[in-house]
Amino acid sequence: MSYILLLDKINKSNFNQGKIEELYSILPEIIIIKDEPDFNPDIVGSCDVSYRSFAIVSYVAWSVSKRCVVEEITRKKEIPAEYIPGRFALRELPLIAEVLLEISSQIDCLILDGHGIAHPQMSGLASFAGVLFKLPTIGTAKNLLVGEYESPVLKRGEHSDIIYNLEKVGEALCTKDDTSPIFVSPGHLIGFESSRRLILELAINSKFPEPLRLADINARKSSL
DNA sequence: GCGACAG
DNA sequence: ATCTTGTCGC
Ligand SMILES: [Mg+2]
Repeated sequence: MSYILLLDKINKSNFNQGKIEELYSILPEIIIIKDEPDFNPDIVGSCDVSYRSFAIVSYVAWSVSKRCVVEEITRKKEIPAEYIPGRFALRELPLIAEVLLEISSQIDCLILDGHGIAHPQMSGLASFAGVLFKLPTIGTAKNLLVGEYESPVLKRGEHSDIIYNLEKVGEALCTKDDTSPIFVSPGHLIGFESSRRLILELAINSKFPEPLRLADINARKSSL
């Protein structure tokens, strides 16, 4: 229903490797790192992929108000491209797009495994997804691609800025006591504050946001 | 040219 | 990401 926009955008963009490559250059001008007027997400979706000789993509939708999974699907796909640091969207975005086209429930915010604007050209996977799908997106990564940070105190809720070219591009966020921080960077249509708050709130059974943790588990077990 | 390098 | 056993800790 609400994915007519998604379908439309993908068709207009003639979604393919070439178009993604084109978008890498103009994405910085399109990205909006600011909350939408009444940003208060309930359905938070997340996607993750397990790679073998093929790819297993899993999508999990989590309801913040109900505190439970409201939808989840897993699909086997062909791997679109090899992994190249800084060009992750070429590999994972096509897979995510295909799976999102199949879901029926709404998505108020999408959390992805990778960076948002904490990228050389502010074009991390999450930023790419946000622009293409016209959705608020947050990038959550285990490691840094670019930038520097001072480790925050290892206490849930503590955080420090990730600085790249003298600019703040994200935060190292401790989501669990005595556990190494995860890197959070807004992708599109959301700010640093809301990104941090949502990720922290969703870090329930691990240091990672619940829907992403579950998508990772689903994808991995289905790839065996 | 060397080293760094999301997943 | 994946290849892989044990080990430390809650
Ligand atoms: Mg992943």
